[in-house]
Amino acid sequence: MTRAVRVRYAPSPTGHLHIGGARTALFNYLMARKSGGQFIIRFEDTDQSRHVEKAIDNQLDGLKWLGVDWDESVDIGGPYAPYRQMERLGLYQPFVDRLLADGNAYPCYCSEDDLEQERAKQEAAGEMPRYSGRCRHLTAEERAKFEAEGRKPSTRFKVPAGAMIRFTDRVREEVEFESDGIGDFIIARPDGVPTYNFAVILDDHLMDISLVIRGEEHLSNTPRQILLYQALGLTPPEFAHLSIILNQDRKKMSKRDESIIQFIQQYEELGYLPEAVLNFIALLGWSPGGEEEIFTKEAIIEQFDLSRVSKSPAVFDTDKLKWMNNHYVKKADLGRITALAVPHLQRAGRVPAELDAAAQGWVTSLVGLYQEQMNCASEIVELSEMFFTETVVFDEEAEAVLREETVPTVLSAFLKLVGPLSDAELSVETIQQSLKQVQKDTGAKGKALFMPIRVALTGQTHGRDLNQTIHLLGKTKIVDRLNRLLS
RNA sequence: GGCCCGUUGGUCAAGGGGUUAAGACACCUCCCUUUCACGGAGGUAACAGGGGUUCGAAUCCCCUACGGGUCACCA
Repeated sequence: MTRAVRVRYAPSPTGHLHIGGARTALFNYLMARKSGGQFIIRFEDTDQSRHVEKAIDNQLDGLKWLGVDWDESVDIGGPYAPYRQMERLGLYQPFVDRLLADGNAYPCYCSEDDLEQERAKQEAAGEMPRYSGRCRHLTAEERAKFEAEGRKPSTRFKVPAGAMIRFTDRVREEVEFESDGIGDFIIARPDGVPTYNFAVILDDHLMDISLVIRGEEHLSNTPRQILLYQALGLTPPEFAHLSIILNQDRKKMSKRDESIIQFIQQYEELGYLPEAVLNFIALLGWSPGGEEEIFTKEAIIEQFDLSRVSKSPAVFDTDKLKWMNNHYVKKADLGRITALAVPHLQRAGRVPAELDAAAQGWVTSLVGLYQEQMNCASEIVELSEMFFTETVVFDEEAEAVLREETVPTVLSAFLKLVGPLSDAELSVETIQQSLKQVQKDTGAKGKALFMPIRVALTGQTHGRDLNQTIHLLGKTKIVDRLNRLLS
């Protein structure tokens, strides 16, 4: 058993729960549950311009749906509350003052425009964009002058020169950065609101976080944060940086990338099963030792280990997710899948908004018919389309089947048998017997028997169990489709 | 551009000095099935390239190429 960790997921509330965020949250959760520690969700909302109020609920709801729960956060509180940075502002100022007093930080009077111009100039000259440090050595008079002009300074951290920052990342192992590659960075805005790099380390320290698991994009922020911990005389937590998630073209997923469904909520809407999505996300960058890859949440918690998290990027394989969800759908209770599928059928206008017992029974059978073929519940609409169309559409393969010369004989023999029966009499068993009878009457068997009937009734050469399909189609459609072809 | 990270079949992904280089998805073949699926059994197929180190390199080192991250008063 690994020692108990306090870990956190700290998203900025700017939108829905993204696959990447979900994975970060999940890995943190897994470490907490595995070690018997705590999982905290904190919101980093210091950028008020990008703040979306509903985003907090979206994030929490998405995790809840996945089956990830937490020990402390904005909704349930906790011993280290509050859990959103804008409510913690008062906590940060003493640390800013301390850095200022110790000479580890200084006021910077540069305006955003100044900095923008400076960056543009550096880039044009082919240099790396970095703060020049021009406010670092301001004299007292110069400062007084800016103050007199009414300029409100931001606070910049003084990055020590010539230092080497080393740390052991739980995923990447030994990592080192030179401090000379880092320019003095802002830790507090003119209004006193801390920036990310400063707020995180304070919150992580104040909340007693022992391990930080986050995305690779934070790897190069880590030396800045370590410098800050050092300047404040604090011990940094351990770090683990997860590689990014790529799309199938091995490109970073961008928000506009349509090749991948990127938000957890969309999977919920499409009728994916949370346990399948959780299983799949767990495998994004992590792999257990064995050959198994279908796991319950409990099994994942049991086996999860940061040392088995890959340094190379994880590629989001949509086909594999579909396969995995299908795997879970096949095993799931039919009632559950039906409940997920019905709203999609209703939205498509295939079944009424209110289902009576008969309709409910029929829909359940319909879903049952396609259960093992559905990648997700919403696919029922497309899969079962031919049950609802007025006329049957034949593709090339189907046309070829219908051209066989024995087809009219088989079809009329079948029509003669089922024509006189009532809808109620058209049970699966009766249909099966009728087909046997057709075989006797016409001599057609196997493919020669079933294909013409399948194609005539469904338009397709592939499909589900034929007896059940015919039964669910109902007498009117059967007779109609048969007649249409025979005339 | 500087710094940092990565590169194993068509795809995902194990293995981290000696292996017949796992497994999964997809594909193909066969079995089961009077159709269609499901299921089962097989099969094709990989260490980015070049140099080293070593008796021996997918594994360690260097270079190149490619991909990515970051250099914000965003997180």
